[in-house]
Amino acid sequence: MGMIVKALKKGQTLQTEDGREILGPDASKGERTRVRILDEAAALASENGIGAVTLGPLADRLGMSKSGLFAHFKSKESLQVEVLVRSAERFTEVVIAPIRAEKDKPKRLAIFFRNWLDWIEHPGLGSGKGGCPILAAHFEYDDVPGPVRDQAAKHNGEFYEFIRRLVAVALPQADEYATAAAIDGLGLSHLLRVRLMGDEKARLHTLRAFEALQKNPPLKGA
Amino acid sequence: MGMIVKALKKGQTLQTEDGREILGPDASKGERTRVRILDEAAALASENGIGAVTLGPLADRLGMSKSGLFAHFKSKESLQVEVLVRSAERFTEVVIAPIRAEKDKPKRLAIFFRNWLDWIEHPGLGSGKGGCPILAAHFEYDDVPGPVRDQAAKHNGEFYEFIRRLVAVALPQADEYATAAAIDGLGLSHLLRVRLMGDEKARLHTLRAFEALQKNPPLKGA
DNA sequence: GAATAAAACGAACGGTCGTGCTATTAAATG
DNA sequence: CATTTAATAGCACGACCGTTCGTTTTATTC
Repeated sequence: MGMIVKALKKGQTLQTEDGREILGPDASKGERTRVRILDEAAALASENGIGAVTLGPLADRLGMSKSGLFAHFKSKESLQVEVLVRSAERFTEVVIAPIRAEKDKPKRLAIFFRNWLDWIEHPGLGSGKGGCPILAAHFEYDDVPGPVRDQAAKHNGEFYEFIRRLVAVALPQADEYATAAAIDGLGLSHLLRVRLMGDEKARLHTLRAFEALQKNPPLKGA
Repeated sequence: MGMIVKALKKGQTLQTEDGREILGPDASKGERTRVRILDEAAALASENGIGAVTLGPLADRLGMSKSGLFAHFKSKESLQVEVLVRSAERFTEVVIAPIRAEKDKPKRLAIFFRNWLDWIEHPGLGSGKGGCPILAAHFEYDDVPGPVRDQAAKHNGEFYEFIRRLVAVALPQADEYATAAAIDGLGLSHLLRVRLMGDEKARLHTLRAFEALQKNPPLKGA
């Protein structure tokens, strides 16, 4: 999920390499505004989808002019891409980073999964009051070629890889690919049950399925 | 392009690929056109999402005027809702109906799952060359209130129910809710792996996870 | 085939979209 | 402070959006 944000003129410092966003009080006003825009755009995207991140309404929410906002990005498309990047940073911070505290590998997997369910369920944990912008983008742009799709695909690939490695060390006997797919799927399905259907028992069922998966994962060389 | 049904003259019938849905020779021209619009709109939706079903381009594809097209629906929103309804019909025809031929319940579940994966993988099995419009709508509209969301939620609810019942008779010892969620998730995850990441081994991994799930599902009263 | 109803069209509307420009204001620098 | 540079605003553009309306073409009915 680490991605270097370029596109600055002189030797500026807005960087996001090690998950640590360096944006001190010494940052220029432009850089601060830029992040403010990105966060608000992520909130908007979370409610209505990346495709609905349009300049006018976004500028209104920020209390600034459309053109003043636009001057920060070379196109709307690049704004959308950067929203995804920023959302991924948030995701890493909230869901992934905290699990490092747990040293026991199987427990670490379980903690990750619960964190992820929290992220999915809880509006505002990430950004807006809607769902995860990146997940929405995955399905919104899965067949629409372009930079947004590419960025979404990149994140999805990295996320899947992340789960796979977690599984590999937590459940050594398991087919890590199949198991990762199953875990990924549980999250996706959970999102629909919670956000689309408002199923109160969603978490109960999802966790049951997860526990069964932990106990009896697809095995290697089956 | 190849999917576009040419203009029909009086007395011709309009039917889907396997000749199930018959719009008889006595159907008025308006009704026939209406279906033609819906099918083309579904194709468009499958490529770019329901939100991208706009009147101008849709009219172009159909070789008719925007206003002539619009006259068939009271609003764009209602057009979108009807696209979902029609797509659901297609889904039932292609994925669900054929499984009734298999009487053995566990086998029936397996056949359904494979049919579903086919539907997810295969562009054009349903409508356009993109992915399933309904699934896309689920994530596109999960936080956008309105008729489109309501329709999508309805379909998702029915689909989940369908899987649950299938599980209940195929795997009586299983927690049908948790198992249904897991199966649903496998399909969703599969879609991303295939359509977004182009993972060649996606089907292999998904099927492995499914078989493990069949063998060791989450159990009742766990 | 004439009469009537249905369907499709063309043009136009008010709106919003993304994106250039130029001017103005605020910040950074010496 | 004065000067330079970055940030924002204002305005206008062309394109496209959904929608309406009056007209014309095509189906259907007598």
